[in-house]
Amino acid sequence: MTERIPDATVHRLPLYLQCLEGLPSSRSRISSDELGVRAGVNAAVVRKDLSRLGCLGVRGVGYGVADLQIEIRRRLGLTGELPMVIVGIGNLGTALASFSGFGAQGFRVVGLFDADPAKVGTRVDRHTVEPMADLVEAARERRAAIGVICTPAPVAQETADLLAEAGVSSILNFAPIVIRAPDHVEVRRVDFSNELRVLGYHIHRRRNGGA
Amino acid sequence: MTERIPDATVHRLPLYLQCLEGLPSSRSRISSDELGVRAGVNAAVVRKDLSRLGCLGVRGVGYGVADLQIEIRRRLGLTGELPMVIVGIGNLGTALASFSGFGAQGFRVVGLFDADPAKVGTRVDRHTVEPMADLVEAARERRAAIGVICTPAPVAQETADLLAEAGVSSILNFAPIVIRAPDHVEVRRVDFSNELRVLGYHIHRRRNGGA
DNA sequence: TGGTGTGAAAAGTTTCACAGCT
DNA sequence: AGCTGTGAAACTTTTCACACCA
Repeated sequence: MTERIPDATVHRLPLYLQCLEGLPSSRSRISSDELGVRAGVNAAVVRKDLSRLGCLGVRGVGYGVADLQIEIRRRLGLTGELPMVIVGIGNLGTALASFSGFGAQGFRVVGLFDADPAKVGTRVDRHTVEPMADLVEAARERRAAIGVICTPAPVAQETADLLAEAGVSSILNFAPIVIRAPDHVEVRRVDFSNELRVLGYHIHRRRNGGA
Repeated sequence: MTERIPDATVHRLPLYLQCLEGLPSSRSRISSDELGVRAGVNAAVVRKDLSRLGCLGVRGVGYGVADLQIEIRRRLGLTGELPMVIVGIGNLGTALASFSGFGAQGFRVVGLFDADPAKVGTRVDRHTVEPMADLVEAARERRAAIGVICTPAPVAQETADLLAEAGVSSILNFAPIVIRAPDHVEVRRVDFSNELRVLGYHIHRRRNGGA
């Protein structure tokens, strides 16, 4: 039923959605030009991307802000609330667990887990930290679709294995290591060290080589 | 002097470096095949990428682990320590500030800043939080090359303006908003909400459409 | 034999330009 | 007049295949 959307487009849709959500509620229409400026993307790209969602624009007028949001959310599967568990409740895990915006974004935290007995039982933003031993059973029971790994690198792979065993469809990995998972589990990495290092390259180039 | 390296390659170099750093110190050589598996990348890509750094491999043998690390670091400009400031010391800012690995990675935290008077003066991992009013002068004085934005979205743009004024070359933005900066300032975003939403798309597709 | 370096083909992505609708 | 939707061209990135060397 739904046609395939190119990867590059899939990665920009959340960005458009974010821009649309940031618009004052009085705005009911927006042009590809303006959305492009706000998202930092060429207007032609915006039009090509949005045309993949079906013909939502009106020539000479623009796109309906509300319609666009609904359609993007639908395509991203964010119409309900995807249950998610967070593993590793250090500073980063706490930051994520405390992020109250998830509800509005289509996600719901259904469990926090940590290996440190001192952390188990403590409360973080309406949740109680549970022991790792309970991860698989609890995540499966609560139908967790997403597992977020905020553990130290050395235990990230075994955490991923547990999450896969618990039946999650996707893993978001913040540990600075590449983890492997079965084919039916999608893995995405977020690694600031790497991002910083990419910045390093650009600083270096600007100082030395030209460009 | 240094030739241009394709963007896609620049983004993979930190990944290779990370894999190399994770190798036991007894390993002195590695093949493109093994590095590819560890980095989750096709071996031919690895070879093309590494050949951009000059001919470091030995046919029939592989690459020298130490040489490779040195050359990648050199190309990423990570030979010294890039000074960096962190703005917004909430859970995320604290997580970053406490990350002790920066030194080994080529970065050094030279300042933490927050707008909240209650936070100013508190200590986080060997640093004292300073007020926003001091940001521009302090960052300039300490030659900060990188500014990390961990503030809430509504103040992210003005924070970016201050960082640009302070003369940073690059900004790493964790706030869920697209910020604008002068052309000579490189901006990179890290946004977990967006990453989660991309995962949403894949979950959705697996359940409904095929693929 | 094992594994790099690289040309050429294939796939994916961006940009341009403009027809066509309101 | 204004702005979308889209074909065709340009560019980037990936993949394949294999010559070549230790």
